[in-house]
Amino acid sequence: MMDAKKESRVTRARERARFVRETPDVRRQALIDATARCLAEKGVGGTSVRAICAQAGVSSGLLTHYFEGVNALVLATYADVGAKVSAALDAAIDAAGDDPRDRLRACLQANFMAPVLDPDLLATWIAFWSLVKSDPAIAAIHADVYGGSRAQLESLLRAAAPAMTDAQARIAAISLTALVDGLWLELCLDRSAFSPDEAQAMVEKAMHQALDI
Amino acid sequence: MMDAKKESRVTRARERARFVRETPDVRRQALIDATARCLAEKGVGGTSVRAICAQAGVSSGLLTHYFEGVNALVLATYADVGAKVSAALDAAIDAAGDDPRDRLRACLQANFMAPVLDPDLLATWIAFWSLVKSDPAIAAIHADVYGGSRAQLESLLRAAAPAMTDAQARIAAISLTALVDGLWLELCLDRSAFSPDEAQAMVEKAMHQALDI
DNA sequence: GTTGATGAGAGCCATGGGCTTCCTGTTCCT
DNA sequence: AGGAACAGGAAGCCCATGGCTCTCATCAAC
Repeated sequence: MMDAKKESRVTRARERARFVRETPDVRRQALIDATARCLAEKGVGGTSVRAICAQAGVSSGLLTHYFEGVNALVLATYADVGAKVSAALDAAIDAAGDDPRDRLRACLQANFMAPVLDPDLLATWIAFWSLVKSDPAIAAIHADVYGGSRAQLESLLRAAAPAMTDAQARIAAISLTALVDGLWLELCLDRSAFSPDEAQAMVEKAMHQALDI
Repeated sequence: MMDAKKESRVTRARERARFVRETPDVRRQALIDATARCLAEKGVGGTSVRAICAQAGVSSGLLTHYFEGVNALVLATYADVGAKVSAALDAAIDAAGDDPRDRLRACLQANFMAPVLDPDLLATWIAFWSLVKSDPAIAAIHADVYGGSRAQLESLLRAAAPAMTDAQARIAAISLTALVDGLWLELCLDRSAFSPDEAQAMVEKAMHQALDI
């Protein structure tokens, strides 16, 4: 910084930083990851265009280049994080073998293990929830995601308890989802009230009660 | 407004708006109410000093005069809204009579009736949650409020099921709280997935299962 | 080599929060 | 009762930060 500016070019010569040209997918993913990190570290209020771009190591003009704006980026981040959670649950289900009860249990319990039980994820969720009220497009996506995960839970329940009616499976899925969400939320906010193991035990018990109609 | 400006005073005469001097309590409450309305209408991002003060009908300097800053005001708003919810639950318990089961049921069901089941309340909660990560004082208050409501639920459970051990009451209270919170959250975000009546039915069933150890 | 897309970086305008200045009710003292 | 001192309140200023745009360098592909 001392006298390096002497190296200026002919015309008017501001030194332009070198850069590498990445594919759009890589850039978008980098911005999404940076957004998730920003939300986790600095909260919703501290997540600005400049903060995100600094975190991603790119200049602040790039965000607008790849996304409509900050809200669109938060939306993309939510979709990305949601997909990762969904993938983690699917992996847990697959690893559980063939017994329908084991699969259902695995799906529920995975919510209280890494990488799903992560306070940093809550920051992304909170940022997203805060947009639901004001943006109908966001609300639609939320309804879609919620409906999808509930449908998955319903099918696991039907497999584990074939005697269950559609209506019963729907109510049981809603109820189990709410229990899991409530426990997950509180655990992310404050680990001192109860432990992930206790949460798993509660969900396990609720699962049994739901299956033994 | 047409020519009223002619009424200017002698010195340099900028028309200064008249004002009424309110007691500190009234002012603080007005600012708190304005904050809750701002959060509900415009979300966390749209809740600024100017927006709050405009909503309260006071000039923007007053916020700093009565609170340390916006965060402190959000905190006060959370405390205020929390107190209102708590009062509503207490009122429901009192109105339920003497039977311990009725009192427990009333406490749980009141979460899905006005004024507790109000999407506008969620905005305040979300704003508060978004501060928990970054501010230890906020986190402490959250832990306190959560602990208090759980303790109340525990005592209602103990009254309704004297055979229950301390450990069982604790787990049951955590579990019921999580179920209620999860259902309440989803209902506030999107009323289309299920109805408040269904939520009440789910909680009622969970209550019976918790009591019949 | 030429060209067009990609990216850096500065700048624009609006808004944010905090603070100062000055004014106006109110209170309390003589 | 009269008025001076004080506390409450309005306006508006200051600077930082916000999102977004514009210009132009740089790189990759033809």
